[in-house]
Amino acid sequence: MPEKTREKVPLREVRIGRDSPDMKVIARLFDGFADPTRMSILAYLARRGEAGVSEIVEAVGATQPRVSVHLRCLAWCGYVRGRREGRRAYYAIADERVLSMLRLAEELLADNREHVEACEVTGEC
Amino acid sequence: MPEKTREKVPLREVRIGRDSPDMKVIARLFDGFADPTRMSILAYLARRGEAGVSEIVEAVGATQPRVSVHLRCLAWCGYVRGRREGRRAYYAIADERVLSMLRLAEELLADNREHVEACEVTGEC
DNA sequence: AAATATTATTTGCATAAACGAATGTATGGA
DNA sequence: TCCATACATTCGTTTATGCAAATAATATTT
Repeated sequence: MPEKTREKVPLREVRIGRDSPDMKVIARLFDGFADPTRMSILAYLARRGEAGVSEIVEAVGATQPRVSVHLRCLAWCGYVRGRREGRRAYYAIADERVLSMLRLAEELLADNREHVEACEVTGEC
Repeated sequence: MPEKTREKVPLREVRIGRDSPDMKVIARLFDGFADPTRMSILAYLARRGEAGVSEIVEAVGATQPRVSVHLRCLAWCGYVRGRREGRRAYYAIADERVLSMLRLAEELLADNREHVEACEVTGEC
């Protein structure tokens, strides 16, 4: 079916299977994007380029400790990077491929947003 | 920071915030990829092009009902498509952008796999 | 040094999602 | 029609993960 965009088959060298470490880590990677709070942080940073924690907290609408925890995870995984200046901390997207992820999600959603909204995993699709 | 790949800022038209429907649905989209079983299904289909449920069950290593449920969700959301032939059902990736997702994940993981493995959300990064 | 502001960490809890097991449905052959 | 095969659905349980609240740490200001 992908006859035109045959760039290359993804995950060709990877061990398939629910218990495979490869599959687990990939699933985990996507988990980083699979939360409204983290997604809000990423979307906000994608626009602003760089932002202090207070701004992020306000934009995201979560408590400050919660944002701080999410930022730590995002930074640890290499999605964002932090910088300290005095008593303030600034964060920004650290990897362009994160932006590509967001773009791809946006495109995918343009077509079947209603479906994704209704279904997904829990209960009845 | 993304100075060269300034294709366009993603999610520009979208409402940011933890409670925003936009953020929720995007997070949900990524949730579709954030499970080892579903990821195994997708990776397997990415290689084979099309496969019957029995094959998938064997490759994934989950119970048949579990695979069936996951396939239903993946199909509902437009990631895979199903075809019926007699008493057998065949599935395949339905959207090339799903393959792009897998490729992107693979690339991102090539750099900071260790970090993603260690951290991510739960407990201490 | 004391007080304040800003960010980080820890804890307990409630919810959500994945799983196995049992069951249901439909198709094809005897 | 009756049985076997292949896939789908439902249910109860367990795990895991996001959250709020409380607390701690670090850095500026007075």
